[in-house]
Amino acid sequence: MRLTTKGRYAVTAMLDLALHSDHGPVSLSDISTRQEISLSYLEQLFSKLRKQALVTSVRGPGGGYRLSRSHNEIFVAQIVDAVNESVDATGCKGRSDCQSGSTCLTHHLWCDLSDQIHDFLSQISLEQLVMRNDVRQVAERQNFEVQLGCSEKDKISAAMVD
Amino acid sequence: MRLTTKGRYAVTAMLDLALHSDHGPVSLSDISTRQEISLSYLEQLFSKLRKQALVTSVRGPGGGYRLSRSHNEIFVAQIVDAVNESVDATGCKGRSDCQSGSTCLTHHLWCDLSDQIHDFLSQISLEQLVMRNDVRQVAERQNFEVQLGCSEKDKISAAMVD
DNA sequence: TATTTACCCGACTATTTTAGTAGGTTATTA
DNA sequence: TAATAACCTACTAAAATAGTCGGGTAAATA
Repeated sequence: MRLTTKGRYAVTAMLDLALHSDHGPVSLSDISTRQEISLSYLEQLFSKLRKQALVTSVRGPGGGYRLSRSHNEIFVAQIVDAVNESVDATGCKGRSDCQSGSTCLTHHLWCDLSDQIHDFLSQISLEQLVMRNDVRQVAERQNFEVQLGCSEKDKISAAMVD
Repeated sequence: MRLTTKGRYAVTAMLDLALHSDHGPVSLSDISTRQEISLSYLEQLFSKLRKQALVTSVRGPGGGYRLSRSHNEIFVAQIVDAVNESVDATGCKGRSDCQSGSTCLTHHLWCDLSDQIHDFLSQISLEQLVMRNDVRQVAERQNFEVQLGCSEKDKISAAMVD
């Protein structure tokens, strides 16, 4: 099972895209600023997301990325799958050759777990995430911080220490 | 989320312990042979399992490890927790400081997922695993292989290629 | 058409984690 | 006291993660 910042970043970035999709394509540098993810790293992730047809790109000034389909047709599992190879909990990628060619003692348990995780993440769409209160609150805070800019933000942080 | 061979090995070893618990303590070298896990690595894992009071040890000849309580009172989640720090899917270990001190956009989603996984693995006891058909079959094969010994096993493998 | 914006791509790198080694010490039993 | 097996510390190779860097290429605007 592999679920690290790579998968988390991808979902976060896609959710950012969904949240800001009403004014044309969203540039990676915008996402980078709002979500504090390195631009080059985002480029790598979006290359994979594009190949899996989860986003479409628009080049040139004013360009960026757009979700390739409706918010309720994109699920978290698809995003994680696109950047990680899989959300597989087995060590043998389901091939049952975990113990020198044969099945290991706990193979079926990890298969069950993989299914469980996959089912859970397959049921959560971007639409659902956008509607959540906790997501809306964080998004609002992020928009506010970006408006302030870094220097102003630092001043406030410094002021709050006093 | 961290579920790698470390956690898988630990559960496999504990299940092996449960399967062979009827003739006194089980030595790590036995587990090492049956499950093909390096002895030194097993020692590291059992050090943690012992500290979490999941097993008790018996030193000296004929010694080994015993499960510290009944098979239906030890759950997979406890084993994985003992060797990994946690089955946490968040990047901030639940502290909500994922985005430079504040909560990141997808924090709550990963909390939900962590709960989901933990609940699932908390419901599976060693007892249940021991009863499963797939587990019994693999265990039987392993006992047979150990009886043959390595050299005999290689001969059979070689014969099967012809 | 020049310039800017932003996607696109491959190679490289520091850090961390995993998985495993090596070499010893302590306790128990035969 | 010899053998066995737990116990402990430190080290290490390999892999994965989380980036960086340096160049492209395509499209829009001025």
